[in-house]
Amino acid sequence: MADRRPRGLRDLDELDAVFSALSHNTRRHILQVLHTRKGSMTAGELAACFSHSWPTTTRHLGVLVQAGLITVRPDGRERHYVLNRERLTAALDLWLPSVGLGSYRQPRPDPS
Amino acid sequence: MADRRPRGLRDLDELDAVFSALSHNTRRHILQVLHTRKGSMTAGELAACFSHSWPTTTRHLGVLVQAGLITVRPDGRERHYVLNRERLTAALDLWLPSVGLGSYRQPRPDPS
DNA sequence: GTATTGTTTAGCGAGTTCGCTAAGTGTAGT
DNA sequence: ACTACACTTAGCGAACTCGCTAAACAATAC
Repeated sequence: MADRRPRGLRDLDELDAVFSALSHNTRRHILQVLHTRKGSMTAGELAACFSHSWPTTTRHLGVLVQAGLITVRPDGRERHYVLNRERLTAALDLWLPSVGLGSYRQPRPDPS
Repeated sequence: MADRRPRGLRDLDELDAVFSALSHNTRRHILQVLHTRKGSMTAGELAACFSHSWPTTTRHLGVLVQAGLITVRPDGRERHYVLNRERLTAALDLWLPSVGLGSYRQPRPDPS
């Protein structure tokens, strides 16, 4: 069933999901690692990069997926997590102008 | 006494402070309101914009100040809070490149 | 089938966050 | 001095977060 909330509200929720996801250092780090590895890694490879237990990493991945910052592609018994930069730029483009900063793609120098 | 940690570590802490501060909807909203009001407002004006109790808003302001996203200028018995956009752009410039997105001021189109 | 490998789910405990109300601090006005 | 105003600090409770371990699941290998 479709989401029946008006567009604006959904945006706010999605913005909240993105910023909340980015608020934890480990999750930001996951995105970085994903980037250096060409944007796609299995859960195991990712988990091996961190000192946390594997389930802990799994949960962080879940938060990132729900925020739309990564997507998951199952392949046999592996799961490949893929970086979704567009989601990040979309969130920035949506929010930055509201604090006077121009969208990510079209920044204006702040009039200090 | 000065902070004796090496520059890189301090950056990471500051980045964490900024992203943590931005993770709460109310705090993002405070920055927006501050922007629409020319970047400077008293605590009372700010508090009046939200349905929360004044002390709750005060605490949010404290988080934003500590993250460096706003600064405070006492004036008589008022306190003027001032938007600090530079801090935000600095955080973006520091972090975005690490996930393949070009700094805020010099974005490259993501190579989708 | 059974075992093994890759990964998630369940559930717990410590710590943090975020709302509140009540009390405190400091400046200005009379 | 005393009152009023602007604002913060203290402290509480409910909810959430984040780490863990143990158990479950799902796909491949034997």
